[in-house]
Amino acid sequence: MGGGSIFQEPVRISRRRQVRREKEEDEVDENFKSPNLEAERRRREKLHGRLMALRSHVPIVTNMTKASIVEDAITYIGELQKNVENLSERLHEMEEAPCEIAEEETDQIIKSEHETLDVKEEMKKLGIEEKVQLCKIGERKFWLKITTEKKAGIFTKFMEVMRFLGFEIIDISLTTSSGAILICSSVQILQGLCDGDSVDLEQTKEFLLEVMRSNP
Amino acid sequence: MGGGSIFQEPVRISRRRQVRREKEEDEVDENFKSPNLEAERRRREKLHGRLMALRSHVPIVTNMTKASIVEDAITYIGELQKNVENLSERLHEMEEAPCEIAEEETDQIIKSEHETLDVKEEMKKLGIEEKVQLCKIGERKFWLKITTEKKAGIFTKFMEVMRFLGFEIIDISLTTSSGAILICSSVQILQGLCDGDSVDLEQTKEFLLEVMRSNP
DNA sequence: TGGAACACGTGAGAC
DNA sequence: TGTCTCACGTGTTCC
Repeated sequence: MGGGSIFQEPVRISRRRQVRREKEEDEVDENFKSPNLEAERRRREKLHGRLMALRSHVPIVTNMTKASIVEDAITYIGELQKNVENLSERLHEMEEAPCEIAEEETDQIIKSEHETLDVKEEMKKLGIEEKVQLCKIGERKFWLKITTEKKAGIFTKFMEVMRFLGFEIIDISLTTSSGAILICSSVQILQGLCDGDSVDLEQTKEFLLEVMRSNP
Repeated sequence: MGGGSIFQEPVRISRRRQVRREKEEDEVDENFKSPNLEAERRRREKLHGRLMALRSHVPIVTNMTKASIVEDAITYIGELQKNVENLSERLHEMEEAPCEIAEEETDQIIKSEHETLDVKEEMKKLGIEEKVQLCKIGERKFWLKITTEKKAGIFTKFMEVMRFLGFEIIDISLTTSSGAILICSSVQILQGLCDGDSVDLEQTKEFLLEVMRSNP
């Protein structure tokens, strides 16, 4: 802001004040005394160096001033922390629902709507317990998650059922782990079948659950 | 680490040196002069406050000393940057190959082997161009990626082919986007079919490509 | 005791 | 002009 916006060069001109000796006894003796002069010098250099190092680690620098360096470092740390938090959260989301796929600009809406459901908590205890989750994420789009027992041909059966129900599959993800299957999918009702009030979510869920439970 | 390991309290005792006036002309006049005394005081307080704020933003603090605060901040920023980089990388990996699933301890190996391939670059320009990528990621496990044109029933056909080839599907992900389909999958050869020298990668790739190209 | 770290007041340069 | 920031040397306090 003000003047001296750059670090002054350490002038190091020994400008030791020359004041003549006096005959006082409480007077501040200034002939030449330096108990810790050089130590202090080293300390200052050290701090200066650290500050420059800090500055070099911070991408944006508003001012060369000491306080500004520290201030910028603080804001940068804040940004980094926020970044880590966001990335970490997104990573967890992806680990728990790997079928999240960018498609249109409605992506953000989809995500936030997912958040409002208690999907994440439920997902953690995905034992062998059979479960079907279905929620609307767009005009004709739905998000679907099925956990069930690992059975031969169950995926083919799932595909058949989706075709029967008139769902077009936008994206789908299947994962098997220790005898269980997890299916995540975004689906879309075929245009001809869209009759205003759309699908009965509960009914469809029950149907899917029943099909998954039935033995081949 | 030595003495004064805590910031001294600003004592503010006006210990203005009382030196009697002299009759010299170049002498440093020390009656009481303070052109910018208070401004300097404010500046120091400011820096002090910033440093304390910086300290409060850094979780681990080895020492209360000024230089240490800055030093710790630097190392912390380094950690955060590394963290962001790692998370970002992992996130991109997941976005590009969402079928990565924790199953055994071989997970790390799978990841690194994926990296050695030029999968990532190729994935970015996934036009409509048909492509099949297949690589071995374990004793009996393979990683598979197919990009092709969006055609009705192609996914069912894919499932049939995999069954025909004797591949058990561990996890699979399908994504559609503007007329194209992307399939990522980890598959495993059924135990009975594992005959030492395993599968011919090139041959299987060609076969898959041909099937994908053929019209239904 | 001596080394380390601090706050202080000051002169000087930059704008 | 004044105001800002800097480096400097010092006294002091804490281990």
